[in-house]
Amino acid sequence: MLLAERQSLILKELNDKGRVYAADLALQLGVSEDTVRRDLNRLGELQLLRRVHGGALPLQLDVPDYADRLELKHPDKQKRATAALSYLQAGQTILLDSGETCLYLAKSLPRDMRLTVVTACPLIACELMHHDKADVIVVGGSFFKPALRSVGAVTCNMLRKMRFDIYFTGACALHPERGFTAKYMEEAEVMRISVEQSDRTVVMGGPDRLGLIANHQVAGIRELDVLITDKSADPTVLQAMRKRELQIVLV
Amino acid sequence: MLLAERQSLILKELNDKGRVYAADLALQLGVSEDTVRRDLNRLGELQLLRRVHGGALPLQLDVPDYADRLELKHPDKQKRATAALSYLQAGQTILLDSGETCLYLAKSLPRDMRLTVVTACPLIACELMHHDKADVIVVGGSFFKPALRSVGAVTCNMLRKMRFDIYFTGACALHPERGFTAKYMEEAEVMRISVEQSDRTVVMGGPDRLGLIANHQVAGIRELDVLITDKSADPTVLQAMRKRELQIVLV
DNA sequence: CCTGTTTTTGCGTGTTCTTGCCGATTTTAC
DNA sequence: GTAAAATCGGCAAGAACACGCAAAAACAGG
Repeated sequence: MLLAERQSLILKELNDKGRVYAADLALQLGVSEDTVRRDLNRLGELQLLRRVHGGALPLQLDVPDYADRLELKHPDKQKRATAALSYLQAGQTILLDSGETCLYLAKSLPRDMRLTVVTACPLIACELMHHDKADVIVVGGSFFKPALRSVGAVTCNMLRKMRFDIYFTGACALHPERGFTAKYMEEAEVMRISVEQSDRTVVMGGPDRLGLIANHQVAGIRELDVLITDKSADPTVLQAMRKRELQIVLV
Repeated sequence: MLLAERQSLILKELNDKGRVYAADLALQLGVSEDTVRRDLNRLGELQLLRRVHGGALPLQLDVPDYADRLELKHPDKQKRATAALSYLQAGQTILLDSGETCLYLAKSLPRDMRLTVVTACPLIACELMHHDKADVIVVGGSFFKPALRSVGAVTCNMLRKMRFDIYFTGACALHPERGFTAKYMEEAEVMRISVEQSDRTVVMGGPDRLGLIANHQVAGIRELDVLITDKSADPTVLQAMRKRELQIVLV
């Protein structure tokens, strides 16, 4: 029996029966279970079937593949978001910025913690739809597509009327001397107000964002409270920031 | 029976019946209740169902995952949305309500038409992210999860400051004499203001919504302009609405 | 034909996953 | 309130798995 022939038989069997078991296939094809497992794994890599514990299932699209919901495209961002969670306390009112890291943070918010979450990012608001314990407040305004968020005068006015325990944001650019800067003017304005209206500001950003300077000033380093970044960050830059009373968390 | 296979069956059963009991599933699938519970818990963590004491329920609102998978799911809603498009003109400012039909409408907006789209539904705002020609304005406020939209005083105030050429909305309940009513008070209040601030109101609703009365008044039939529904709608009800100067479009 | 390399396969090891059971605790129903 | 049902956490047996290794087969090139 040829390898390719065997794999074809497996696919045929799967197509006929709707499921295959590794143990059965081994018996049926007269090879060891290890060989069958290797076949199944390979076929799975080729997206020809869905490998599961004990055997395999067809790639039926009608069944949502819950497996990839756990898949983390950016494990580092997830790590920073998880680290940020430790600054949360039940009952607080937090402001969640837009951006992928903040989206991860939203997804990771403890389901049993009562919170008020304010956000100008519609995507994050949607994400929190199933978070029963969270009161969500959407900040309106002009929808700025590049940043997937509201900006402009309406946004600023609405933010000025509120106060937040913590402002979580992803870093566009963070420089020891020039501070926190952003790419777009409108976005920077909103972020500046966000910092002002919050007791604490927690910035999550990859090492690549440190030392950068963007066009629009958001806040000085001293106005920020916590930076969550990776161990691989440049120690010199970190030291300069620590001197300016920014607490650094490395994940 | 494979674990993944079993979990798929549970989801299918839930989808068919609208609810599942742990004890029943155990008997039906030939495994212990503990195993079923573990499956349910896991599926609940993955947001594929809502875990409750004794079993599980479907998620309240099927979030379309920001994908366009629901194209075929409700062809009738798509038809009504498409019909609504004919009331659009380039350069207009339109108010898009929340709801599945409005989501279809948002997806169907001509990509080459310059529009200003205002919405209190974050999901619709996200959907319009890739519509280059549309200026999108997000109406903020308290996020009301059952309707997936902003409601409350902030929302109302922001809407009162604006004016719209057309207000597109899906019908909760439409009755010839009692008019347009909604299920939730907060939602009704926002919708009432939406009607007031708009030159025209276009209601899209299936035949099942006609003749219904919900608890909270939104507007009288005479305040509405166009109703888009199906050919299968009750002619008596339609006639009664026509008498009140509501234009009816059948798709 | 011979030799060195690659591929395939089975086996043994230890690890992980799944499952049922059991007792303690919580929730629900009456 | 009490009793029943459901849940939770831990535990242990067995299944499934990953990994490395070595033998056998297939292959490649001189």
